[in-house]
Amino acid sequence: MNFREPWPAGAEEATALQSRLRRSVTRTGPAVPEIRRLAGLDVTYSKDDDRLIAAVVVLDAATLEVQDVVVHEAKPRFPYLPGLFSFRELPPLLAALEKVDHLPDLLMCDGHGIAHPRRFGLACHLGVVTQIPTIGVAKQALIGTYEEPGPSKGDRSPLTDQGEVIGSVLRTAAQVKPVFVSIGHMMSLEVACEVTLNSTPRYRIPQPIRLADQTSRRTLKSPQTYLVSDPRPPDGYQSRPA
DNA sequence: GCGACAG
DNA sequence: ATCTTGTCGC
Repeated sequence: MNFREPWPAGAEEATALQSRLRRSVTRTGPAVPEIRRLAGLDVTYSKDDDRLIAAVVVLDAATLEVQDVVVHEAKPRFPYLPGLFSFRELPPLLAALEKVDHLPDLLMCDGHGIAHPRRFGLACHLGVVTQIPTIGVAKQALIGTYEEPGPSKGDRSPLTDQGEVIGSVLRTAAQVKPVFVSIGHMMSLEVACEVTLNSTPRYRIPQPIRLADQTSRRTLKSPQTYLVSDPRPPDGYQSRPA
């Protein structure tokens, strides 16, 4: 899944592309026991320059044992605009995914899935492009209305927009603010919530995303940790001779 | 027009 | 998102 494809030049093109791609999103997928490998994805940005680091952490869905960690450094190809988030983070995340040895059965994204104005957030885009089931877990709502969920871990309330349930406001731990779970592609909301809870043993943020966040952040500060292992073509090498 | 607005 | 240590409280 290379991504040197044409990329939308602005908001107009990007919005049009979302409206077209949204039609291929499906809302049913694997059951919890069938999800063996779970990946968390995140991107960290530098304040000094225009570098960004994408990280993918693959873990055993049952034990949460880390199986693989990959990072990728790149430059932004699109600005951050609410509702067009995927055009900023998709390219680096796909590049990082290409470095993973064994592809996971589920991708957990730091952002929304269908809980989006056009029902096509980052998790949907990533799922449609990779054809891997995806779910979105966001710390803040983008759209929708909801009631405060109960105080215990597992308590949830529907996130609604235009009379449609677009996600769940889920309490992942007691005494913490809830997170916003929505399906990306090839996934049901019920399974999405269960997997999220199963992968959140202690803190507010699910372990896969939390580890991806830490990995990308630490790599930006100390590149040698993971970036040294990045395969790099020799100087002057032309991967695709002109 | 005003406020809101994933990361 | 990014700038940032310790500290207060469950």
